[in-house]
Amino acid sequence: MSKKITQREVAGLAKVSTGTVSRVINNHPLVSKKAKKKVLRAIETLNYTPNLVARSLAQGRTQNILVEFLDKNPILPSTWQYELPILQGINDFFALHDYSIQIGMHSLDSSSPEKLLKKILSNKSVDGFIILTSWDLDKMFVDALAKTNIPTVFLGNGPYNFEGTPVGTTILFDNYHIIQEAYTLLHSLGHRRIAFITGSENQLHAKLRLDAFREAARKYQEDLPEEYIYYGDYSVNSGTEGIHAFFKIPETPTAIICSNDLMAIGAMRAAKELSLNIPQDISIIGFDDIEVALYSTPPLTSVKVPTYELGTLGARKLLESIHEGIQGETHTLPSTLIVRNSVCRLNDQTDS
Amino acid sequence: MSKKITQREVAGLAKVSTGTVSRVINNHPLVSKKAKKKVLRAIETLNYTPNLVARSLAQGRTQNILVEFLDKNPILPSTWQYELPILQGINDFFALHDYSIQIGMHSLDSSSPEKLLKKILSNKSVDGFIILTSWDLDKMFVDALAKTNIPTVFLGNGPYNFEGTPVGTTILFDNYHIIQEAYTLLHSLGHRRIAFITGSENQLHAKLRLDAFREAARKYQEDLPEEYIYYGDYSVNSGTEGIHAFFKIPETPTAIICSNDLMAIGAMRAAKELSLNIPQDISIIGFDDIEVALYSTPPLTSVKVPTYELGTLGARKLLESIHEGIQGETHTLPSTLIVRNSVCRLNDQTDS
DNA sequence: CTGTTAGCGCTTTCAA
DNA sequence: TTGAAAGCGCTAACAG
Repeated sequence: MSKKITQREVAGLAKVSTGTVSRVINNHPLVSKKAKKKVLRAIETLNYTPNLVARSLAQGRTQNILVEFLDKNPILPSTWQYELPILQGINDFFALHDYSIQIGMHSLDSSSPEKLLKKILSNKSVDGFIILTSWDLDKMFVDALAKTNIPTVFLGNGPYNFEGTPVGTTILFDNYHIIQEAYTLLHSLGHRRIAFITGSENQLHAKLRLDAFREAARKYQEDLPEEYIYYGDYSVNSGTEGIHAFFKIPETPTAIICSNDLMAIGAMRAAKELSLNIPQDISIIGFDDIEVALYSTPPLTSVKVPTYELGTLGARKLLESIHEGIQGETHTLPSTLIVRNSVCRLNDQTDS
Repeated sequence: MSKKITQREVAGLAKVSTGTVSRVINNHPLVSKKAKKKVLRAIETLNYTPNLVARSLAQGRTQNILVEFLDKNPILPSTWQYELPILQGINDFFALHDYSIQIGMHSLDSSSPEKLLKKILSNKSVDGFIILTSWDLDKMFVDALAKTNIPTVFLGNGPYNFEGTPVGTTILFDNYHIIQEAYTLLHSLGHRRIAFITGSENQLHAKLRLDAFREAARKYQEDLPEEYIYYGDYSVNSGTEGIHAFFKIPETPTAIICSNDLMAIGAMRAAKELSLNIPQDISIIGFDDIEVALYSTPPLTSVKVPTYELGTLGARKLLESIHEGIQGETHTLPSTLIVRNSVCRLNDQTDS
């Protein structure tokens, strides 16, 4: 840091004790106006700034929180687009509350759960912990984490399907209702043959989206042939393959919901290869609303995830957890369907 | 933190002094094997982890570095795509060197330079400082920063156009030669009417790219009418406007280099509106190689910036600066031209 | 090689 | 309302 000036020197100049200086700095009520003024002037002239490390040691807390990104290798650009706004939300909230944020990034692929936690916490002392992941977390990892007693917030995916005492607070975003909303939109536009390209099944939201799709089909009492579900892996390629699979079926679908935008991009590619017009011949909906969605031709209808709000809410809940010990809650933020030109009404065609 | 176990208790169990425990932890050479073993066993059974805050206070250093994102509001998704890989590079490097990284994000719009620096450094004590920005920094800001004496690395844009003693270390990526390479490519494909859409002039790299373009034209002794340079602002729209402007000129260009990918996307849009085929009627090159570039139709030829390497090199240089006081260097990493289907040879057309 | 001890700079009782 | 002093947990200089 920039200074060697300590409270002692301030106290010397202001002709008070270090205790008084400390009180002034911390806005303690029991200081005379006179003393306060003297101290503040001394601080000003010496250009004093408190040593935060010493303060942390004395107080037993660091005012630091750790934001940990837990991903698989390699991290895709679309993941980055999801994560940085969250980080911004966290940052903006904590900036208002005198907390600093540390970050860590680790791969879930490499080491054993306990080792991973050790690595994450090595060389760090923090008052709270935000875990950002869209992958299911290992039970061992969560248990080990619980033992540390550090207040924790999970963003995007949590440990909430584990039995036993709840660990931390979990903030999710809606995957379920919004897929039903997408289905309903297509249905209201006359579509009766709606297919789905699902993503990697070890990601919680992939399961949720698929379940929601199935449930929506059931709700409208529509026939859902198993061929109308293609098991992709969130990559562009698997979207392409999905379309090719669907168009080998006699009863080809008229609309397709993709579990993420990358697969939707792949689907649009494949549709063009098959000389299908979007949306006249086939309506397509994605999920994530990544930048690509906005700039594709036609612009892709997609689900926007409230990333920034996920960050701010997570930060707020962590603070509550640190101060009031609240934990075990799960919150789900609503997502938004952004309708663009990749969907349209089904015309001149016999339904179902 | 999770523990109240201190060195003293470890010392008690191992029947040695706290000094010895400290030595073991810090791998001090002067400890007997026997003592070391005892201490390690005690640490193990008590599950002791050192209090890093106390260590920092005793040692006078924090093993923390601050990564500060300095942007304008609002931050665009394409900026995020550029920044997170850098952060990853920084993270990966420091993970190997027992440093933790804190992050901060502030807008350059809001406050005065000195206030901004205060805000950035408030509630933080760090051994080093990485500033990530693609905007020109205010001289007052840089001066104030220099006064703090914190070792600093600038990534992406630095204070190196200021006179006086150098501040910190600057890591840049090549903007100049790679634009010339792009020009050369187009030239070698037969293009003789090459236009340029430039970006916001208060960003250093925009200036560099424009200068490089001009210089390349000069090198090939080609006529460069001023109408062949359109002054955009890095937005998609300005790319669109650029094309429309170019196609009002009698001698329409056959190839266009855009100072970033978003404008290239806009340019592609506009070209399609004008019923121009890409690349047969018009070749287009962008800059940044954002995800959109890869998934556009046709895939966009673009310049890839070595973001991850920018992060690791910056981190390495900061460490050197902290340990050996080295500073004032400027490094420039090479960029790469990624050729995709948005450019082709100019056919059946009279040149110049 | 190891124990003792004096801080690091700040907060926070406890008395006054 | 204030000063004195005892730590917070660790490191490092010093003596042995």
